[in-house]
Amino acid sequence: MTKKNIKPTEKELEILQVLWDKGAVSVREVHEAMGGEGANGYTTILKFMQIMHEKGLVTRQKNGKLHLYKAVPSLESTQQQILDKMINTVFQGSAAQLVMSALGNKKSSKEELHEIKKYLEKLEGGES
Amino acid sequence: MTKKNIKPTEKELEILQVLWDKGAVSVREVHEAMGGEGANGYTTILKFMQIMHEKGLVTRQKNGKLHLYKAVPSLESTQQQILDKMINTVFQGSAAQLVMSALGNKKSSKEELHEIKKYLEKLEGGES
DNA sequence: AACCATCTACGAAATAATTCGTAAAAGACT
DNA sequence: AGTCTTTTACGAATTATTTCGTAGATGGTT
Repeated sequence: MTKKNIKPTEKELEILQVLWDKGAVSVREVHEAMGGEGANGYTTILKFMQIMHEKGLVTRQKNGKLHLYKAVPSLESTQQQILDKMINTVFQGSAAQLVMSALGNKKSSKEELHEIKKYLEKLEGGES
Repeated sequence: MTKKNIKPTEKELEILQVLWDKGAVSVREVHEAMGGEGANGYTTILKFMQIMHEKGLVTRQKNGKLHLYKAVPSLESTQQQILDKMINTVFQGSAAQLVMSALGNKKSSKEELHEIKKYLEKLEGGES
């Protein structure tokens, strides 16, 4: 129970996105990456990152006058967490249901489909 | 653009769940289905359903003294909507990525995996 | 018709999430 | 040291979401 499953809010997820993508970055970089002043005020992003720091969603380290932030939860674990919740709340607990909906809708490329098929075979394999 | 993409909140989704499952139901039925008074006050659910009615998320019809509510958006369209958003915000726009994560994590049954594979083949089919 | 149980309407409080202004601190640069 | 620019800290307003109390309406029962 030591591990809290802190659920990032919508906006926090956007920020985590940038951190996962870029690694250790300053508030300014995140701000820019999210569309600059047109999209969000600089201090808005700053504030979020401070809150996320309090929540333990990011760590930070001083570098000269600024802070460099890093995401704490991994992209994978977060994907998993959100997926699980989604499967339970909108797909009646069936991952297969979700998978087929995802495939049906988005026209994935030939390559992607093939890749998925191979992946499936790998999953099935092991016993036949 | 005539179609507003009204995004249900967390709680609204819970309620929609019940409506999708049961069809046309009273506030009381929804309330019970969601765990009765222990989970939410009756008027809380009532209020939500009134709000959802204003938002156009549900329709309702008088039946004696009470109202029977029905979901407006379909389960499928809502799944799709949430899925799309998720793919874009946490899976870098790759449905394939999401699919594989979903499969990897949840141990789906042999049958499910097979069903998915068949589905994939159907998608690929048409040309080979 | 008076009573009772239930349902709806309404308003508003409580909580959570988002946004940003203002001011102080930190270096960089004369 | 004094000025400039950039960064941080803080507080607070705004907006969205969730919660529920109270009052009045509705229909069934005696």
